[in-house]
Amino acid sequence: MTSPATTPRTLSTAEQRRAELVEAAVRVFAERGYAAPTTEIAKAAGISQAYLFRLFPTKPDLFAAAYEVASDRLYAAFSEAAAEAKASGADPLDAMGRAYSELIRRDRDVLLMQIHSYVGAGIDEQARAAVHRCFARLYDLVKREAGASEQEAKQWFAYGMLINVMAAIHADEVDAEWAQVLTWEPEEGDC
Amino acid sequence: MTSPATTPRTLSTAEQRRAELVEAAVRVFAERGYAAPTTEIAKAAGISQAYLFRLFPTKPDLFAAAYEVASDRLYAAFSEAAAEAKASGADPLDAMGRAYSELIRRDRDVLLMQIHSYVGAGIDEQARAAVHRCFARLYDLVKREAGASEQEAKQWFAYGMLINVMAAIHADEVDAEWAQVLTWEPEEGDC
DNA sequence: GGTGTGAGTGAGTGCATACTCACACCTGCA
DNA sequence: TGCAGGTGTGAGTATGCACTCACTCACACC
Repeated sequence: MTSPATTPRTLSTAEQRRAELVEAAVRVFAERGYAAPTTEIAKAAGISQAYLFRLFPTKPDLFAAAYEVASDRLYAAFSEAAAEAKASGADPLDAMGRAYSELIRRDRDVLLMQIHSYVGAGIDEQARAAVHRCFARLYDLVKREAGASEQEAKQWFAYGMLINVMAAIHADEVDAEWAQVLTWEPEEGDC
Repeated sequence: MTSPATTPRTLSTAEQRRAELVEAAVRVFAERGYAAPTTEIAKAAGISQAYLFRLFPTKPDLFAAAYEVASDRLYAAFSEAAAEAKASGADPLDAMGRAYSELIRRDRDVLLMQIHSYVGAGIDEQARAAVHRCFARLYDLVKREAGASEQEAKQWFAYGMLINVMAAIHADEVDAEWAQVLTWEPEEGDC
């Protein structure tokens, strides 16, 4: 039931397809975790499973690539927030905190990839290294760019982890005091 | 190669075996996540895989039971800490914070089960409900028993999530500033 | 229009693993 | 002593999924 005359396939470059595939992988992994089958990821990317394995020889390779782009997006969001705050004379740490809350709306997948990678980090050596690199980079940003003290940095990460977890467990859909309090974002200048 | 004369099997009650099995399941799930095969859990419990499935008809059932006892242990630890603090006139919230840090040493599995359940909660309806119940109960404890304000409760959970995550990614084994700062526990009366 | 190269796939294979079934053995009780 | 009922298992089955292979098709260049 294929109609080759009406839908002549147009080829992409492997690089472009690879990028699309990783983008799809971020979405699917974010939603279903590492357990997401490669068939589903391939479908989401609009390619065959066979070609998925041509582009990434193993599933861990694909997951690593997905985590890398998710981490980059995370870093970029905080980096931009800090830069803008500095330019406008605002507090960079505050801005980065607000960027965190905003991510949950704009790019939830990026946060979910974090949580899923944390469990991967407990099991797989390479995943652990990747997660550690991500933390190292963010910590550096928080201290150097935002000029946070150690205590401030720790608190920033703590609230960040809370946001990650609340996103993962869909706390926003729960109508209860705990869910409201733990997902609440402070108006201005917290702590 | 069995020696039935020297090792006559002694039967347990199903209830007792069930409890041992769940205990083993907590250990194995904590270490390897939901992906841990049932064969391995059965081996850890010293029973056959077939009997595992007699005691818990499906793997999700077993995981749910494991999460339930882990949650109970978690709750008990905080509850005791609060009670002791109140008895000795100390600050209950402080005591519960210290109990959190102590769990990472004494009963790490209980924290790891939490993280693994968070990803399960994103995928499975029943796991989500169980996690929500756990949060609700703890939140209640923090507010009512420790008398925390909403802001204090939020901060308590935030630092708790940080501890969970740092435990999951083995941050304690990393020799770097970020790891040291984010796993550091304050001496007395923080924030 | 022929040909070389890279994009892309249908149809598998093999293995891990959740779950089953027929059966063995122990123990209390009549 | 026999038997009923509960504990426990060896040896499967079935399914899902990571990964492979032989192959087709599009396009660029001559």
